[in-house]
Amino acid sequence: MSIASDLIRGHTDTIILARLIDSDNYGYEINKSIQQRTDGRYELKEATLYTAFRRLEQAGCISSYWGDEQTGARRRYYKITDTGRSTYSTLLTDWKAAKEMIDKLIETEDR
Amino acid sequence: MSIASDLIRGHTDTIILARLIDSDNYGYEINKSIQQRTDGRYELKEATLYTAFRRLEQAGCISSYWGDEQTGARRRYYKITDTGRSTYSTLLTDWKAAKEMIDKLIETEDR
DNA sequence: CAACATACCTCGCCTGTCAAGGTATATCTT
DNA sequence: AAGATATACCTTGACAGGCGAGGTATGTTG
Repeated sequence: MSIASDLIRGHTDTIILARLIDSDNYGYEINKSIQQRTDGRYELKEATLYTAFRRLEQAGCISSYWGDEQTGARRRYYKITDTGRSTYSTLLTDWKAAKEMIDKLIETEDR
Repeated sequence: MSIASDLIRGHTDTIILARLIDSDNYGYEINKSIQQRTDGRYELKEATLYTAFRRLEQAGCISSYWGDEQTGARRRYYKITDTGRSTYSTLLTDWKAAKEMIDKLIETEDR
């Protein structure tokens, strides 16, 4: 079991939304940027990535459109919606709260 | 969906092991101490709790024995093993790494 | 022309969570 | 005496997310 798999479970949506805040992007590139940000220590598995896109689009957090590349493989671009921005903001707040809570719960010392 | 459920998923084992580092304890009390530490904002669901005990015992991280209460409901106590302490230590390190990684991944700003 | 990189996708399994149900003992209230 | 509440344990079955393994198609590089 890799370090990250279970611990990052549940953050997939937040991670993807974060990558779309500044600009539209497509799946493959999003995953590359995730690898870069973690210096190669983490990447979303493709199945996880595309499952998350479907889920987020279903939830109205992102919309998608095909790029108009004249060459190379086709790309499906994703755009974050207002709902998505709002969701992202909530997820960020949740993460900050969860982080503190987890730290409290895995401490050994008595309070 | 509660704030914590999905985000804390994967930390259950760490949380339980942390509660057993200093002394043996039983399920009901462990869960109470979790509620206290989070000021009532979080608790493990019973099914999750007991599933985790089975999993941890199976993995050799804890052992269990029945308390000798003369009155009241019976209690099954859990004791952390050397394997458990070692696992806990690893999980703590993993958490610190994961925390940093997640922070990096859900940032909006470019680096 | 084979291998690799880019770029997308689906199916089916596995694992952890949890709602819902159960058992049993003791105390407190009416 | 009956009922509610707290303590304390447990199991079953459904559900959701992650992901291994497989697939398609295009373009580049050795």
